[in-house]
Amino acid sequence: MIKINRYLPTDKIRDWNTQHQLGIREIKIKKGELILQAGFKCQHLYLIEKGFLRMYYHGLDAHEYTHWFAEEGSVCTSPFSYFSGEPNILNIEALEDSELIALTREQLEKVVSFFDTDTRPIRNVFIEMSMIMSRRIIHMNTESAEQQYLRFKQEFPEIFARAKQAHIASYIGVRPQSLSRIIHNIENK
Amino acid sequence: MIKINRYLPTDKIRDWNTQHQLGIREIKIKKGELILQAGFKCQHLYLIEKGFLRMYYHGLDAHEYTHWFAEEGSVCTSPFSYFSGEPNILNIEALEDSELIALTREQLEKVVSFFDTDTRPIRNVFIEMSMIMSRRIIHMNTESAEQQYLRFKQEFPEIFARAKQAHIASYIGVRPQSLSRIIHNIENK
DNA sequence: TTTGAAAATTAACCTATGTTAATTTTTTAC
DNA sequence: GTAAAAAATTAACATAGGTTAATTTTCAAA
Repeated sequence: MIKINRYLPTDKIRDWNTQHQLGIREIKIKKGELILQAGFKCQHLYLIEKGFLRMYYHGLDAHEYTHWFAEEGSVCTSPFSYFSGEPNILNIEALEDSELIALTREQLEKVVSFFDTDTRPIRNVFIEMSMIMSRRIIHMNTESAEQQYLRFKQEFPEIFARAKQAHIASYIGVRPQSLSRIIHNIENK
Repeated sequence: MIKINRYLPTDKIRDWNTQHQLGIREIKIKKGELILQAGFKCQHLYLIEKGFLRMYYHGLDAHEYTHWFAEEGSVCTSPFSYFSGEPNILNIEALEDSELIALTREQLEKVVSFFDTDTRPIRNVFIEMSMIMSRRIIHMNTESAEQQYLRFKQEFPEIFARAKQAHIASYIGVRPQSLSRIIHNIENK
């Protein structure tokens, strides 16, 4: 949900990688496969060329929570782990067959300094992340599950259409049954 | 709660500002005063030299929610507004008499390029913001109010000691009465 | 040191979401 | 096209936190 293709053009990265032998890998994964597992370090930041990913984790309550969705043109990583080197708590799963460019931190630095020496673009990615997350925290506190559901639908119509209802429920932070009831209530108003 | 003094040393900024006439302002505010009001653009990023600030907003439900606390050595701004130029929804209030260095975006750019040409440090600030917020979203979803309260106490003992209980409640996202009840329950276990 | 204001506590009742479990609908694989 | 698996729905009951309002405690100003 964080668009990055504005900042880092994947086609140029690919060309430039071939020319300079940087070892940046392109990855294809099948629907249902994990590219990151909780407990391991997150070594890559992924640029999504094609496909649809979901980041989720298991709460203390053992339930599954969707942290974020990421579609074409977005960036996807476990920010905490990728930048700190600590083991990560997120799982990243492909909801559809997907094609990704995987950047290690070193490669990211190179890409960044190659494409824009003053690193303004890459900084923008993090600014955007901060902004989006800041906003999400506000909504989580302020809004009922119903309001969050309706806003999600309006704000991310493509993801809404693409994702399973249970995944949207776990993004909002309620059980699938509850979201089902909420939708039922909305319809009978 | 986002430590920035590691990245931007305020004493050096002050010296350098005096020498080069950059017009970076130092601000003193009294307890209870606002340095940012909802509805206006957030023009500054504040480096807190001394004091204690609180960022809060009014939800759709008209209640007040604490978005963040910021103590000495931290950075404080309304990220969304500061970087996008959009009007801001946060209020920033001084919980104690405070001393701040106020940086406009231009000044921030200058400071950043002066102190570290490849802007790695300033990038770190946003990386850190993203990490912290990502983590907070996870906790908000996963944990009960009681668990959030206990973790807050453990994780931010100085802020816990310094902040009013009602403010902590509004950070966790519950009413003051509820937090009071929660604390009561913890004690009678 | 007193006194008024602010903050915290307590209690009774309400509501949204959780839990469990059974049922129906949709999707997937053969 | 059918069977099995996955997803969504529904319902009954449980519970955490919200609401309102009264009471007590703490704090700050005179």
